[in-house]
Amino acid sequence: MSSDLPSQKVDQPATLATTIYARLKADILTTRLEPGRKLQSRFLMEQYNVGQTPLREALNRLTTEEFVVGMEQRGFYVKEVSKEELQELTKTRCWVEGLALRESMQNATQAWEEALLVAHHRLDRTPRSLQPDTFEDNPDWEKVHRAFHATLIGLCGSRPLLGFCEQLADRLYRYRMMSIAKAYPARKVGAEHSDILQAVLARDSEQAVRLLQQHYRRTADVIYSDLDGLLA
Amino acid sequence: MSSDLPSQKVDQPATLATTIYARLKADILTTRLEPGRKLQSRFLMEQYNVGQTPLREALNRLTTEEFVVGMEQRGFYVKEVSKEELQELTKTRCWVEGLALRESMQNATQAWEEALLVAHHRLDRTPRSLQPDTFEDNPDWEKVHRAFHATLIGLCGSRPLLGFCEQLADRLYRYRMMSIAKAYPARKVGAEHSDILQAVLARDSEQAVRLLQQHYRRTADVIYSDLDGLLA
DNA sequence: TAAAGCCAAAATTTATAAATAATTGGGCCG
DNA sequence: CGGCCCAATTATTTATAAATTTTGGCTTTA
Repeated sequence: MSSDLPSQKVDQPATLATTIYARLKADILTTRLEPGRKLQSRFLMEQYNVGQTPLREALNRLTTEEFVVGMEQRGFYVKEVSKEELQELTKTRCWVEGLALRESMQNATQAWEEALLVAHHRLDRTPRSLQPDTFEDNPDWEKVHRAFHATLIGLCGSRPLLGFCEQLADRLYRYRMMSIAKAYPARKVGAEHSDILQAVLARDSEQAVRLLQQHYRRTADVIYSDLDGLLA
Repeated sequence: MSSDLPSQKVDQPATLATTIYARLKADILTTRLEPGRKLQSRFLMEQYNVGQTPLREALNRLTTEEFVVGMEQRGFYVKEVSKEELQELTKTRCWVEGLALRESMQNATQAWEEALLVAHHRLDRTPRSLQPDTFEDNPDWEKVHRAFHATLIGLCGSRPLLGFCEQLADRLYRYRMMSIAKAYPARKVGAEHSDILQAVLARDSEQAVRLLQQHYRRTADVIYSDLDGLLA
């Protein structure tokens, strides 16, 4: 199974620092804490009900992951977004996941193909929005979406590379969240996932990689044009 | 110039947490703090003369970079080494830097070629060991060595990718430090760097990438065989 | 009058220290 | 062998102190 891929620490009791780290990260990625916002310790301490020690530990962890920028002696800020970064992240993801998918397919096993099929089926079944007309984020969708993409590259044979891909996915997730409400009606993302699955099952690496990269590029293009309005 | 590539924060005053972070990282990478060692707070506080706040902040940063492993409720340990990780890191570095070098060469400029030439010249001039017969680490060598490799991929156009490469270099550096004294007389690493430079200047991407990957693979092979004795 | 420079007060971040809580691991005893 | 208690360590809170940045007003100068 691949259900234990994303988080290594399964049954660890979790310290407060780890808990607050996860909450902060989630709030940043969903832009509940908007890009560029100052993260004042007093505000966060009462907002999340923690002491300064676990709070600062969480902020320091987020700093090395670049979700938070720490200005020495001047406190912490939520990392800014920019069109340039969106492009760089997307380009990098296309390169690296292209590579990882190729390797993954080279190591393909029957169990992996079956897991991928299941992951895709779950994705296909989960509605993107909780309401058909207006967009209301369905938190389950992101989970199964991530699982599908993680399974794709999961057999590449490099944990460091998988970790890097996960980080790229996180950083790009925030950009997606910024424009999703607007882009929701336009995009037909389900077909793209199906096409990728078909290519993988047909063992056509070149095609699979091309489709995966196209998928990421299209997503970025939609966000890119939206970003004009959002950054104004 | 490319002299400001590695560290973004040039003139920041640096907090204690940042200072202790850098010292700990250096001590772990050079194996002055050996793999697997328990990092007790009391010991570190007196060893480095800092309070627990900046210390824990530093440890938390190192945790997200995987130089330190944090067992929840059970303190921190220096990340272990293993032959498997050495192989994974090397494989990943070959993939990713191969990709980055190809991109870099596609974006090649005259200034870049000249910077590379200079970087190689400096590397060529700097002795590996302070003494000709026995090995005594020359700290300058690692600096110029890193600069040469960083310049090679510096034009790839992706800061996230460069950051990832830097992290891989850090993590592999520790393995090199473990076996360098033994491997010193055997290896003729100077020629390999020259060959890479030649291929780049000849604009032969395929050859340059192949030589770079061979360079990393050979290094790993030497360490790999040494590691039997070192892990026993 | 406006702009620039300067100084002191206020706010904030950073660091220390000490006390408390929580958890682990080992040893003892039944 | 299992359960319980104790010692050691880690995690967290709280309070406080030190250092630094920010703010706002004041003066000086163009």
